[in-house]
Amino acid sequence: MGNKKRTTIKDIANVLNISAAAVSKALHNDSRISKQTKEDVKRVAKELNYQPNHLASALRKGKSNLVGVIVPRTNSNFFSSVIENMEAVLDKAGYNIIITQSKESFKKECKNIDTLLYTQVDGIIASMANETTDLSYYEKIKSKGIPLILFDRGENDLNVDYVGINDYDSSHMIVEHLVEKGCKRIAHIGGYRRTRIFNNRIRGYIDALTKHNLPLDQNLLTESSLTLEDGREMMQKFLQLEQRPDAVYVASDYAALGALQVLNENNINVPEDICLIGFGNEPFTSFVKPTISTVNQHSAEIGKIAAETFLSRINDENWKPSLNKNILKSELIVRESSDKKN
Amino acid sequence: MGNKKRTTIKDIANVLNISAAAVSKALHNDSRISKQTKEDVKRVAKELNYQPNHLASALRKGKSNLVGVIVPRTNSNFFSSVIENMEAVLDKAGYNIIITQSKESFKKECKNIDTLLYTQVDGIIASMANETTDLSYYEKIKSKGIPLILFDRGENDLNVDYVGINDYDSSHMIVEHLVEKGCKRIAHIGGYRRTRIFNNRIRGYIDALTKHNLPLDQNLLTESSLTLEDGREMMQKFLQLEQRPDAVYVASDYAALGALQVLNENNINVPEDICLIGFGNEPFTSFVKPTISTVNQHSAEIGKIAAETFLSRINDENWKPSLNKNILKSELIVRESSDKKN
DNA sequence: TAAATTTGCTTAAACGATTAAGCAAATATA
DNA sequence: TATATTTGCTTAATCGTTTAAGCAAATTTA
Repeated sequence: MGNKKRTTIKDIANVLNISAAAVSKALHNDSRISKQTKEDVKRVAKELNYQPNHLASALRKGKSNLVGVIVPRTNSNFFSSVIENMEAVLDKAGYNIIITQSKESFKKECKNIDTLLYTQVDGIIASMANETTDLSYYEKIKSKGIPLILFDRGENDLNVDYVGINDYDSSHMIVEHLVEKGCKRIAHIGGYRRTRIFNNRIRGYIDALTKHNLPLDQNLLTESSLTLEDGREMMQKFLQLEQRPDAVYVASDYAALGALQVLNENNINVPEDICLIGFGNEPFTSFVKPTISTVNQHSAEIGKIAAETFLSRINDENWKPSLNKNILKSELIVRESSDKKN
Repeated sequence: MGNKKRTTIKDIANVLNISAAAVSKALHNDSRISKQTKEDVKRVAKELNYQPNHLASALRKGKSNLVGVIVPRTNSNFFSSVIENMEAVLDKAGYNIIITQSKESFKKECKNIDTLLYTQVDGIIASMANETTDLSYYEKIKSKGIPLILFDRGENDLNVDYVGINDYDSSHMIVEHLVEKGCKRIAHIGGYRRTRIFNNRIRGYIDALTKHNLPLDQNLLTESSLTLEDGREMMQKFLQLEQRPDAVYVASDYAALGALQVLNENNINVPEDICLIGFGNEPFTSFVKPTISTVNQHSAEIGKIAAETFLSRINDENWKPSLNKNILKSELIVRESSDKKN
């Protein structure tokens, strides 16, 4: 069809013998443009199949209406659900999102930040990679003056908005539940302490043991990346101990699944011999045999709140970044893997 | 502090008392700029923390170096793996990607296409939503003159590049395997025929039955969205039949998982009583009990090839869209759910 | 030594939209 | 009727970068 050149407001202006400025205003329903002209412009725009050039308007307005999102990975139900709900809120406000994955790599995360800033996003909503301890790249975002909202994997030291659940309390809730079920040797397959949420879960675990007069056995507390493989490995270690645990609290559903596989392979009855609790409420926790008790992290709510926080920041003229934590109450979902009859 | 204004090439030019054009050329290592000036420019650029404005260069060059990606969802291992590998290839060529999800909704897919075109992406790589039958929005992409590459869920009628596996042959492979295992009543939980890949799987299933002299029983052939719930429902129907199947081939791992749950709940031995085969090689197929036989769709390869196809199109001056199918050979992964000893 | 080429820059015009400023005609107000 | 206001546009600058065209000085070639 020879669609070589795309239609611009100038083309519309030429057809109607008016200025490009008038066309622009007509398309934005400026009150100083007559009803007649608006109709004409819109009709011709449709006829010529006019599509506004986002780059031009973004350049001129200094605003791209794009929000960058950084997550460790998208193929986890938690992150994908957060994104889905973020998207719904932002869409209504006229924003589109660019999703990037760090794959838990610090290097990739830095690259993603550069890409997003380069693309002139109006703000960034992120959950940090496991590896990340150097915050200089995140400081770069702050120094641009655009809103930075962290969720799940956050960091107090950045002094920005944060949305997440109360990890410390979640550990208490889990330990309490296990104690009620009569467990006395509760192990914890935790994440790395350098990541705040995992550190908080570990602190909660330790404090809860103390609260319930249970001794802390260092053999029953491990740190790892919490992959399925890590879960397998850690559980194998526990099984080799002279004094096996009677409950294992795993800080991620993926690692919990690995742990469960090992338990099944060794014909250990769950929950009768060992209780198991995961974290995150990934769908597969209710598919497997036995179903895994876990913690609901309110992914939908987190996505919604993160997006709303971004919007309120971008719309506030005098906004200055500051630490502002929005902590949701997590929820223990008791399933077969910890529902021991005592 | 006071990062109110961002550094532009003009600022660098002012510091060095040269023109902005010279700065731009120096930053791009133009051969007509002296070594000395290049060094100066790069030094000052670093000192002033210069970040190029993508919008401006994209506007001027008519090229955004952005590739749009549309997938039904990101929280499936297949799509997330495709994306990851696409990203790796495109990154090396200086392209960044914008991921969008259709959530299997036609309406959302249209919105995504609009968003991507509006953002001036240089091309779109997509896998169509289940719902999509109206191709006009995809025609819109074509009419823009930018490359459109489809993968997995494609459509011949669009006459564009396509990357996927041979679904028809995959069905043959599966039926053959089940026949070898001694199965005589093979059911198929299929997707909707309006989606080409699912239609091909159904055709392959039917033709393979004929080839092996097995009668086609319409009670054993169903169409659905292939969610986990659909899998449960269809399997329940099969179990109510007077003549139950002795094997079920499911066109998606998610639905296969649902089917397996129902089989387990009804204490039916898999594979002894009923063999089960899924499709897609999602990780959970090797977690569950019994592990599910499935088909490897070569997600990594598909992502790589889709990206390379895009690059070759964008770099070919005289490229015109045409139907060009890149079909990979799928691979049957035999696990416990179909490994019957006969 | 004169002419041709190369080097190293500058000038100015784009890319497509937005918007401040301005101006004439139409309408309202006194 | 004279003045003020509103309406409906136009003009021109701008966002930050790229690039075609051009020009003087330096260097090479004949």
